[in-house]
Amino acid sequence: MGTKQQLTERISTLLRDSKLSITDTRVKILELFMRSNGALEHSDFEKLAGKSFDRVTVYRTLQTFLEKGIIHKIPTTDTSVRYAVCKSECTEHHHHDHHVHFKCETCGHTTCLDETDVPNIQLPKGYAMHNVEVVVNGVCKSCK
Amino acid sequence: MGTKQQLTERISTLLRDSKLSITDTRVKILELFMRSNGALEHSDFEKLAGKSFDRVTVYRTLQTFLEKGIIHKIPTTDTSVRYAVCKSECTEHHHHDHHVHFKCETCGHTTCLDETDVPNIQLPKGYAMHNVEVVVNGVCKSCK
DNA sequence: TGTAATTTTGCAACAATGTTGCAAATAAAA
DNA sequence: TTTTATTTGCAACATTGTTGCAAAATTACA
Repeated sequence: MGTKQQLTERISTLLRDSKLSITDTRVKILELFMRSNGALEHSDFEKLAGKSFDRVTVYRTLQTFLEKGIIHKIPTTDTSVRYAVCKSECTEHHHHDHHVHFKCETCGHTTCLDETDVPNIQLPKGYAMHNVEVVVNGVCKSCK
Repeated sequence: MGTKQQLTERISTLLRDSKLSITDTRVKILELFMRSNGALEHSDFEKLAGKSFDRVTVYRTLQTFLEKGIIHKIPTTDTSVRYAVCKSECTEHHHHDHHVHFKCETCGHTTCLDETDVPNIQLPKGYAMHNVEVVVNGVCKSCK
């Protein structure tokens, strides 16, 4: 998985490529994303990581990452908003978010199933499709 | 579509079948659902319907309807929570929510595509599937 | 490397949304 | 009609998200 230094380097490159300043907050939030291998919600950032972040900064950082195509949102049925890092195909103005999200009902964790394709859906006449979001609820590997 | 009286009768039956008292608030909220033919969110109930409902009552009413299987939630990528009436296959402890939801990016309206089946999804080994939620974003018939 | 221009951060204050306890009002049961 | 059980509305509070602005950090440039 690489050393801590390699991770930091990878993050710096990502920020530079997105034309964003490299700041402590951005680096630490991206570290959390890269390490978690799943979806994070807002409250996770205030708890985790020893240092506690200012709420406003977290909101603005996530907003910025969204706009730059670094992260994407995952649909939920409650008021929480979940985010996960995008794969390489995502760019500033186009999210290629064609994978399936899995939410475990036992541990509550949401993961991106990158290998699982979103199947084709036949819409009724007159509807134009831009984007499909799929969330599967169930029990994950670790919880069985 | 039936008269107003027929609608009221249908609603009363639904409430009685769910073992719920028939109250003004519940009847009026169900009327809104039946008439809207789409998803409603919390703020819709305070605006609509001439009479304005108490916020707390709306929250509790929606919660009750959810528990009785009268309505279901629709996943969103923001903090709003959207609800729609269930079809007949839904019961108190089992939601047969196997249809596709369509969200129009132009008018913002969310509809249930009852005729559009959720396709089968092949999960990686070790994952157990309970329920699949699909939201298609695009442009609806009326907005084209 | 040091300085100026730009961007980001954190605080304060506010707005919106969701929750809880309890007494009054309403609906159902007897 | 009266009693019992449920539901409602208010008040107070908790949580979550937003905006303006000055201080701090980062970047650009000499």
